[in-house]
Amino acid sequence: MAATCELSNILTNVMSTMYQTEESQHILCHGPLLGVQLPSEVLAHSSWYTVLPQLWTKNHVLEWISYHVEKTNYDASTLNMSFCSMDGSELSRLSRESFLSIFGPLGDHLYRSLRELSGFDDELNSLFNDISDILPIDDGSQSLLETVRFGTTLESNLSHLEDKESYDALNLLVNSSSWSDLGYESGPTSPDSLDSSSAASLRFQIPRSPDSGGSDSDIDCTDVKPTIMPESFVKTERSDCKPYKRGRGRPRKMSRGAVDCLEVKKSKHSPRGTHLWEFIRDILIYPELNNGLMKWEDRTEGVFKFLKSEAVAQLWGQKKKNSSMTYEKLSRAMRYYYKREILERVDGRRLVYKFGKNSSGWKLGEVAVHS
DNA sequence: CAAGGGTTTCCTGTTT
DNA sequence: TAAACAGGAAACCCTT
Repeated sequence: MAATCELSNILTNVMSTMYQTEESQHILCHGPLLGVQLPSEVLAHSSWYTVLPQLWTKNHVLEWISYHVEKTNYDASTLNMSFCSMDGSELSRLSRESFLSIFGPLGDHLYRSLRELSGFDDELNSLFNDISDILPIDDGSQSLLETVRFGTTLESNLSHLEDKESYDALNLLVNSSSWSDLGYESGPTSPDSLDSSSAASLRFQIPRSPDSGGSDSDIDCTDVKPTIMPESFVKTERSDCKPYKRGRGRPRKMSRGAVDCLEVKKSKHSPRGTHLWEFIRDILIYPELNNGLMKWEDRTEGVFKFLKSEAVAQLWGQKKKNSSMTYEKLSRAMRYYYKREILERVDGRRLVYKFGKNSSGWKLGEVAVHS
């Protein structure tokens, strides 16, 4: 298969770079700061990985959590939302028990990852400090480093690999010591650091549309808004950050300009099959896991209600790598579904929608239609 | 490269 | 008065 071969080539290139010397691994870890050209597949989560956890902003925390949620295919709807107001300093002070309380089954994994990141290597810390002296690590400079996501690109392909050699190469890559240095310790598809309940939620996601099941993170962050968070969750739309590229959708008003300049530009492309209505459906299908975001009003009729509308919007935004998603915008997209009969109008009831005849996968006893 | 799908963003007006 | 709803318009990014 062409795609498999291509992936295999990428992996070969990445690995040949990674396994040269111990020193080169360190350079890879902090490559962007040293001006080393990294494979795009490796660069992606650079915003937080270039900064010690104690120095993380709230956005770094969100990105880090988002990474791990995505990496483990964890059902983010089960997460406690209190992490969204924490910065790295606060996060670093949490006990393991607090992690378990906030993040549930993912807590232990995150706790260990954070510890490793915090003191992952004296040599690396020393290197980091040296680099920091030369290149102040602020969100503006980090935006330079934010180009593509890593890990998920590789990992998401793992399940599609039929070529054992590529599969093994990928396993080796994702489990390599360089990843471990950064806290990426578990294999790409085995949630071995998660307990059985999280494994259960992984299984829950399997039968539905391949791309729609995995929520990234559960955020009820009314404080996660560009106006008060001009940090790394902002787009790069100015030439001093990277070549000009407009954001998706209608251009924002100029008032956001200063914020936009700092914003990390990420692809908002959603993988094929990840549609909003499927995302909503998947939140609803397992109400015991959705942390009160939404509920069924009438399951047999497909009537449902948003309980935490902004949180759902933030979650959707996370999935689409769009930190400025709001319920207002999400609801506009929902209204477009009326015409396509994916949703039906429910008059007079706020935050209530109903699945239409062109939706699927939500009815009891129904086998989800894979897209 | 063009067209179309599925949003995303903004906006104005209306309803609850 | 705020929040939600409605829907037009324009723009974006992706797939075909």
